[in-house]
Amino acid sequence: MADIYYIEDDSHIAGAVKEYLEKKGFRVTICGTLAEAEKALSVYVPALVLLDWNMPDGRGDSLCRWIRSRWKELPVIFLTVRGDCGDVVSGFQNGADDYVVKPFELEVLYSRILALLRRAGNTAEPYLSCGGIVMDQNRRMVSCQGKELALSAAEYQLLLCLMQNKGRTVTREKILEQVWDVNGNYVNDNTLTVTMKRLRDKLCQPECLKTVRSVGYRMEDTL
Amino acid sequence: MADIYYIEDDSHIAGAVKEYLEKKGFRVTICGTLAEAEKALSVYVPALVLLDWNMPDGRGDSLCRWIRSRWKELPVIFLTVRGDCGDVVSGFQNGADDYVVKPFELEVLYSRILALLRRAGNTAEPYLSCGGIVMDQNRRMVSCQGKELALSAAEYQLLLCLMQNKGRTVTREKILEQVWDVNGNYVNDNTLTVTMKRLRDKLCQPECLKTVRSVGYRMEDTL
DNA sequence: TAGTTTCGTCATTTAACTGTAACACAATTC
DNA sequence: GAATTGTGTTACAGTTAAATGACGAAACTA
Repeated sequence: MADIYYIEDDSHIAGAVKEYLEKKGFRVTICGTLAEAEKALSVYVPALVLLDWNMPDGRGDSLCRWIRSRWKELPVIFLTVRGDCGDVVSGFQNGADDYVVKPFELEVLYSRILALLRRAGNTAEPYLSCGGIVMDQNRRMVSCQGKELALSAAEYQLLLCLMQNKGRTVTREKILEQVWDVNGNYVNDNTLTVTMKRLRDKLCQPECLKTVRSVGYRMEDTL
Repeated sequence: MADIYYIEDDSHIAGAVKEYLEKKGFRVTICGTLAEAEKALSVYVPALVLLDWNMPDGRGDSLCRWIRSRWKELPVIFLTVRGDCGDVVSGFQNGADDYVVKPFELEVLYSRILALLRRAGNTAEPYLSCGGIVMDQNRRMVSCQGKELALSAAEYQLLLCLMQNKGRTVTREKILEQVWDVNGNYVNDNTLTVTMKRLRDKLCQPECLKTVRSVGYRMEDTL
């Protein structure tokens, strides 16, 4: 589970990106200013830094240099607006490892992050975990206490949905929407109940899948 | 397993080339600027250098001269844009060993690299392995538990695709794309299934080719 | 050219998944 | 405590996906 610092002043973008990356299994901390980022870095060094080049309190290159002077290997990806070639040059000159042009596809950003982490020897492929249950979305593999589970498509999707909302209760409606209602075709409400039962049967720790009566289900970290 | 430094400012191209070469079994380090390359070379000398002629902080010939003055034998391939005959002349004058014209076919680049490494006495034969199965991409040979296998073209490509993604599930779509859809001509989806069966029949360890129903296939290292 | 191999497709079989209904059980309400 | 509501459980049947077997066209070999 890799930590990422995301230095970005636009809280709308920041929120969306954070949510996406967290669903992929990263822990994301947002810093709204360069100063804030510097302070955060002084407290804890993440596995990777996402750095918006245009910040209210200055340009990203200064922070990037600052980072590079302290941590030789810490991967830095900077975000710049399309067309600013100067930024790109300056970014690399100041020690950045890669860049992504705004507006970017989240998938693109994700693959860059993966590539950099891999290069940094950070074999930490992001994964979702809860108790002894680990989901690796890249390999599409789920293991429980080290033992691999063979989940069907529906079961996998259901578990994914719950793990992405670990600790929060997810409405039956929401689940049906995310797991089944992709194309607008509704299914019997009981289908969810049954799939849940099947998932619980395969899981060696069914306790962490709590039922919240008349609302939905919740996945719990603690046992 | 040979190391390559790839000096390139366009991170899009760089990323693609890096990925390709890594799949071929090389370790690739990207340098975004000449200065960065010089610094990297001071720290560690790779088996080969790929040098883009047009860099943001200068032209490649200076770096090439610098390399040549220090390492007589280190192979350098430079990349230039089509039509720049002056580059080619200058490249060789400054000590480069070979050149490739952009945009280049990755296969072409790969064969140049192999040729140069061979000449340099660097018997770098990249191969992929998984369990008892070994693929030698240069000889286009596959062996299973020491016994050589006679795979057809399609079977070879399929196995290659899966071994390159060892441990992770590869979508049927992805496989079709990589193995068949190279020129945009689609084939029956069942073709993959059949080729898979033929491959499994030839392989003495078909267990390591797992089916992930409704997703694709996965090659597993462990048996 | 005849024989062989490869390859894509079709038809069929096999296996797995999925949705539904019926019933059992637990929690909540009155 | 009976009625009501929501969830758990089980069995079954329809559906879908993959495995298999067979065939003919195309490519290759001798």
